[in-house]
Amino acid sequence: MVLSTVTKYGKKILEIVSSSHSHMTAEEIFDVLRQTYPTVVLATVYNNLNRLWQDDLIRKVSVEGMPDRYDRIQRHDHLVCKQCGRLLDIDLGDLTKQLEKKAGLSILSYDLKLTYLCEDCKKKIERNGA
Amino acid sequence: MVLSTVTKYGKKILEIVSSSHSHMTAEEIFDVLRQTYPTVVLATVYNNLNRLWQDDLIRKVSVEGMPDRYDRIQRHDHLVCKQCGRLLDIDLGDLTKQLEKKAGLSILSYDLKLTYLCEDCKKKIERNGA
DNA sequence: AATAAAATTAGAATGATTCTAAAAAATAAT
DNA sequence: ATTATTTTTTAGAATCATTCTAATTTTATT
Repeated sequence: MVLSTVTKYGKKILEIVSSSHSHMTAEEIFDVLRQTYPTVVLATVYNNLNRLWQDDLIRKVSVEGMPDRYDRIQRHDHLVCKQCGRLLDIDLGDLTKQLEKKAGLSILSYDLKLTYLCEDCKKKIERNGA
Repeated sequence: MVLSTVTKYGKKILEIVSSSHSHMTAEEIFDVLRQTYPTVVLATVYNNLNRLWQDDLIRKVSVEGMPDRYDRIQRHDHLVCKQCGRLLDIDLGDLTKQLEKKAGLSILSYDLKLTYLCEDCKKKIERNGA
C-alpha cells in the first residue's frame, strides 16, 4: 500500500488542478472533467482528490465558510480578503528552513495565509463608513 | 454599525473561546455554554461566533475535512498532523512585519500552519511499513 | 411608554462531503 | 489467457456543519 497508482480520472484531475491557478472547488473540477468524460460522477472526483492529496500531489486550501479548494503543489502562499473571501496567490519565498529551525522539528509542508482587505472591499467600507 | 455590542451569550462565548487552548468546535462551545444557559440554541452559538470573528475578537481555524474550530485571538501558530489531523499550538514569533515587507502590502493578520507527522502517527506508519 | 433595532429561537433548508453496496475495471497469480 | 484479487467507479442515500427564515424576545432609543 505505497503510493497509489494514478488512474485515468486521477491523472486528468491532477492535470486540471496542476495547471490551474484558480483554486478550484471539487464542483468546478467536476465540470471541467465532464467535458472529457461526460459520464463521470462527483464522488469519483472526491475520491481522486483525496487520493491525490494523501499522496502529496495536490494541495487543499480551506477558507472558512467556503468549500475546500484544490491547488497545485508548487510552493506559494495565499492572500485572503477578510471581507469577500477572495483568494489570491502570492509568493513569499520558501520559509521551510527558517520555520523548522524555530519549531525545532521537521515539517512536511506549511501553509501561510495572509488576511487583508482587497481594494474593492476597502472602497466599499469607506463608502458605508467604517 | 461600528463594533457590535457584546451580548450576554456573546460575552460568555468569548470567555469560553479565549480561555481555551483546545480549538473548540461550535458544538463543543455549545456544550459548555449550556452548562450556564441550558436553554440556549446552537444557532445562537453560530451567530455569536460569526459576530465575534467579524469583530476580530476570536480566530477561526479550518483544518481540511473538519468542522471549523475557534481560537483565542492571541498570536500563535499551529501544528497539524497530516495523518490524524491533531492540532497543536506552537509559537514561532510575530512575523507580521517581515511578511508585510515581502508582500508589499499591509495585512490584518496571518495564519501559519505547519504540517508534520506526530509521534504516534510516525510510529504507526513504521509498524505498517511505509 | 412607544418605537426601533438587534438578538434569540425553532426548525427547516442547504450544501459539501462521505458512505454503502453493487458493478466495472485493472492487476496479479495461476 | 482464465481466474482470482484488489482497486476504482457508480448511484444514490446519508451525514454533518452551517445558514436561513420568520416569528418572538430582548435591548436600546426617542
